[in-house]
Amino acid sequence: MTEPATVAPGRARGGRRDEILVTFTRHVAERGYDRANFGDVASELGLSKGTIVHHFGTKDRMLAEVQERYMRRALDEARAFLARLDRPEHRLAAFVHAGVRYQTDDPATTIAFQREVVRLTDEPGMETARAQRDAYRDLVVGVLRDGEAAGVFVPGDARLRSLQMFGSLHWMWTWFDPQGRLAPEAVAAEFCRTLLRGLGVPETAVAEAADPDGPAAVCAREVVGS
Amino acid sequence: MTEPATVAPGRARGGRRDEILVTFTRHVAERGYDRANFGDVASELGLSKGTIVHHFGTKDRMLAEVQERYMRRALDEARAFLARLDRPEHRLAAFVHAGVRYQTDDPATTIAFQREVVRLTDEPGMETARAQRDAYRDLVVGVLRDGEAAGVFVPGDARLRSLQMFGSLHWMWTWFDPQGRLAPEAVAAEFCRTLLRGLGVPETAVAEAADPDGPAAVCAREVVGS
DNA sequence: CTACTCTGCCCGTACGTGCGGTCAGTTCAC
DNA sequence: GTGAACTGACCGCACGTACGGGCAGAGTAG
Repeated sequence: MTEPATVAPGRARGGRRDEILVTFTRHVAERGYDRANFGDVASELGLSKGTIVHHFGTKDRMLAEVQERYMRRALDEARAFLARLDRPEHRLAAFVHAGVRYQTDDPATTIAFQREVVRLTDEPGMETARAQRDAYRDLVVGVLRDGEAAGVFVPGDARLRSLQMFGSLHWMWTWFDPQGRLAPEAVAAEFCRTLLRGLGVPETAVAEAADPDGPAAVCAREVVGS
Repeated sequence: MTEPATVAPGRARGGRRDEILVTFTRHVAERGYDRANFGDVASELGLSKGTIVHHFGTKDRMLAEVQERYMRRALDEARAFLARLDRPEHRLAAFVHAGVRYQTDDPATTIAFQREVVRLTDEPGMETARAQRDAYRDLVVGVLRDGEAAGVFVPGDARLRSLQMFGSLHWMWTWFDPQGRLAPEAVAAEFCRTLLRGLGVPETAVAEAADPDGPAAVCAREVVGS
């Protein structure tokens, strides 16, 4: 039962901590935060509940750490592909390609984040993650406004449009199966086409931005697949 | 299933049952299913926990009843406005107008349904609600396919498009404030414009279908605002 | 090299609490 | 009388977390 496994005492310092967080994240993704519990995580890793408490203190803080890690990565990568793309339709498409790709690249963290997003709004101790989420949304709103100013997108409410787009992406966790027949590239392409066409982008530019081998998708893949 | 009790012999007999369900629904909307509990609902209504158990048996069945009621209403109303509209872009727009309207018309039930929708997929005892949900989605997919066949929508994956649309609508509970400055009609109009334009509908038809005083919105309002 | 201490990881247990659900019994309309 | 609505006490359990201690490696003094 003890399953020593620690085999290398001198090694893996702090590696345990990451293991715990990864397992906890998977449990949150599968059952939701409320039903995820220390006991199951501990027994799966062959540790005691006390160890988890030692590393993280409280359950709240564990979730906060999951959210912050996810958002920090998303923010970093978003800034990276924004720096590499200049056309508004490519930039917006990259957000979609990247957002879909997270579903297969790191499904556990992505699902854990998306199904517990609501806790960012009210729960205390989530200020950092909330600020990161707002910053991310502002990046998208900025792209929408820039595109509008440049005449690439037809005029409209950029904030509402960003929420419409995030809704489609954040809802994916309820139906998308990473192991399923439907390839993430196909989903991203279809979402890009409908979205960009809906913003008034000309058909040829839509096709290029949605293309899984086009500049936006390639850039997103390179940045995310690091 | 009992559903008698409407008689009201002097007092609101059986009205209690509805009161309980309404309060429970609100608690689920505010805190989520896991954190909603019998004790709080009972004390808010001035009854004992035993009474709730007497009426509903288990917590699971209470949630199932909430979901089934919501979906039955949505299905009935969807069929009603489909019978009154013929053009694919109007039909699709009506789904959007209605979906947004539910957020203000019955926010508690809508939010309770949307935030606990994931339980339809795996939890046992949810077969009825799941079938209703699938039927509703099939209605939308049907409209998308019809519109495609009629040449109103550009070809594409109807199922994916329906999921893209549902995502935008189901995500609203995380950000939309019924008391806020943003009117539901404005949200519906913006969502309709982006969506229909994204499906290749000509601009004049888009404007008509998205218009809060256009046929689709008026029809949805009449049906929903029963 | 030895002995001692310090420190960080980890364990096991125990506690308090909250919650879903049970049950025997009471009230009250028909 | 009959049966539904309702009560309030109670049970059992799951879970977060506090706590005291064990144990191995690093540093240090001799």
